Amino acid sequence: MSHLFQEIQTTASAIAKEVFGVDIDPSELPLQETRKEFDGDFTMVVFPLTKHKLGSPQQIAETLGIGLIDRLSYLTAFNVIKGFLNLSLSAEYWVNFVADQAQSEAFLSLDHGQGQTVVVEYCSPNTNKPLHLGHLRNIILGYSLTEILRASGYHVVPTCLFNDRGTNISKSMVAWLAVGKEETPADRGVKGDKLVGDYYVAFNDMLKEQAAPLLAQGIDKREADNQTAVMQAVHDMTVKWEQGDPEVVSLWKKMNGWFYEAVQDTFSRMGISFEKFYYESEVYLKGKEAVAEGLEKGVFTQAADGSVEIDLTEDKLDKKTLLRGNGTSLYITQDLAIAADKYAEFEMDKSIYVVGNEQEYHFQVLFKILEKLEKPFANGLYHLSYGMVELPTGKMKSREGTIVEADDLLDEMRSQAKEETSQNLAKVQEMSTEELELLYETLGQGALKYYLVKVDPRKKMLFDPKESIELKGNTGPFIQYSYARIQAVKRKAATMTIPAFHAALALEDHLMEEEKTLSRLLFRYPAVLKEAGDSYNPALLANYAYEVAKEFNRFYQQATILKADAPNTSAFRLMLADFAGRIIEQSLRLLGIGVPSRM
RNA sequence: GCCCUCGUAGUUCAAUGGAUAGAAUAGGAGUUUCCUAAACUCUAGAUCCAAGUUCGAUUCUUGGCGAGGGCACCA
Repeated sequence: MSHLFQEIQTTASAIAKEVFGVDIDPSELPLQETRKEFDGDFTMVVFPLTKHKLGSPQQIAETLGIGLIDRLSYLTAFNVIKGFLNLSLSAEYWVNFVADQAQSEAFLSLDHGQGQTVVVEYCSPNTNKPLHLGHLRNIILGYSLTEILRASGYHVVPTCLFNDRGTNISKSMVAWLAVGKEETPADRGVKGDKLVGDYYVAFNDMLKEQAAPLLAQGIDKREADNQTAVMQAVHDMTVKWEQGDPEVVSLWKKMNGWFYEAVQDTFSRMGISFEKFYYESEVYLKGKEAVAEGLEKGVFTQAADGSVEIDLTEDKLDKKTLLRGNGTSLYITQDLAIAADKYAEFEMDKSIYVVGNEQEYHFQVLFKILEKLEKPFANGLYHLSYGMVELPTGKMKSREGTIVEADDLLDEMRSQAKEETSQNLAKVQEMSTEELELLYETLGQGALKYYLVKVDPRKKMLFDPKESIELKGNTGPFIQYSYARIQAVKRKAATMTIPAFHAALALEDHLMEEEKTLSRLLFRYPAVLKEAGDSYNPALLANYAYEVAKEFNRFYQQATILKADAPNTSAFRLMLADFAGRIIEQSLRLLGIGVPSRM
């Protein structure tokens, strides 16, 4: 909590001690921003003190109010409504706050991470098909969490796991061999991930066709699929890959190579990068050490057929197999191995997995096992579980062609931004073609990223294409627009002679309501940043950025910045606007959203 | 069957146990000689139901009802 809040709370606590003779912990006196229908800046809620039998809430509040005004010079007035003690800060306090912090770099970040290391794993695609809408939500959350934690003073290591082997990629490989005719991405002029994904779809068509007669005989779906020639080919392919068959491995490298090149493009376009990649193909045989360790510690048990499992029924979870009878690893065994690898390399204090909520159970089991193995990093594990992205038509299903691909969406958002901008050409006519292209991309991504990050991660969300391309209202471009407006004012101001702000010169006696509200909002920034990091919730920062933009526009509408009555007032307002711009820029930057200087 | 999420204006989202539940959008009415109208102002509209805890419950507890996800020697 801020220094200011601490001071008010400890002072109130001291007053309670002197007047009532009771020890009150400052945290028993919560402070919040005063609701706008009442007078004041901050409100102390004194109801919690009623349990000490000191009198009515009203009386307690009066007593504290009188004492606080007396001792803290920046408090100018108070009023009491029921148990709410509303405190008003002097105009000087706010003016000084703005003057002190408007240019401060330190104000933009925190140090409470104390250099602790946090590993964040996110995105984690399969290499057999392009990134889709669900990945986008994942990426935005993972990226912004990384940046928020960095700004909070942590050393963050972003990592990404590629699920690059097994049945899925084998399906694409089988289809490509069957009908691909040696086609490369360049041949068709599409990105590599798209090409690989198309063969994955082609495979499913083949499978469906071959399974149809079997299904007609009344054979169970899973069984029918397994009996098809194409599915047999997939199993053979996977086995050959595991045996290191040169031809299969070479094909696998080729197709995965196409994927990696393409997905790297998408990463670059979105401005994300990772410090470390993990590949399932490199770890899928690992985990044996973890299994051996567990057996040794008596945490796991081995059955007669050689399979290994752990019984977690006492922890309200089920039994879980960790090693097959044939000695091969499972998904969870790999995760045990990767967790150990991460610690070996980074010695992280915290390890965060950004993965959809359908894997919640998996992570409960994983974390419980690591805890039972008494891993040093076991209590720093966190699954940032986010809800599914749904379309108005329902869930995305690749088989039904309702997948929204990331690249397509990025393109669509950009052209929407372009269309919208061209209606306002007057504003941007002096921009070059390159600058305009960059602007469209910035706005398109701003719209998309903000749309995905503004919702509380753990809730499922609806992606309405119509609404997502909207650029008005509670949207990324609205916030970007507010920033651009501020930059325009600054450009204009540079051509005028506005003196530097002088704290010693009196403004008017009071600040305008809009000036004070905006200042108070900017004051909240460090608390929001901290909360967003502590609760792993970037949405808090997104909603905050929107609030700042909204409040700035209100201020902008109401107050004349450049032609105020007094030059010093202009100077103050300019400084305040610039401060708001810096906070908007920083907030959006932490969310992976860029800001245009004009739009 | 068991476990986990979530139910807030027509719709999409907010609200550390605090005051008269905020925004956006869709609807209605306005604002441009003035720093960017992608803006601003006004208007109408909501806590799934029932008990309980509390000075105070959208928030916590229990029970309903409704939606989604999960409980593989799959990933």
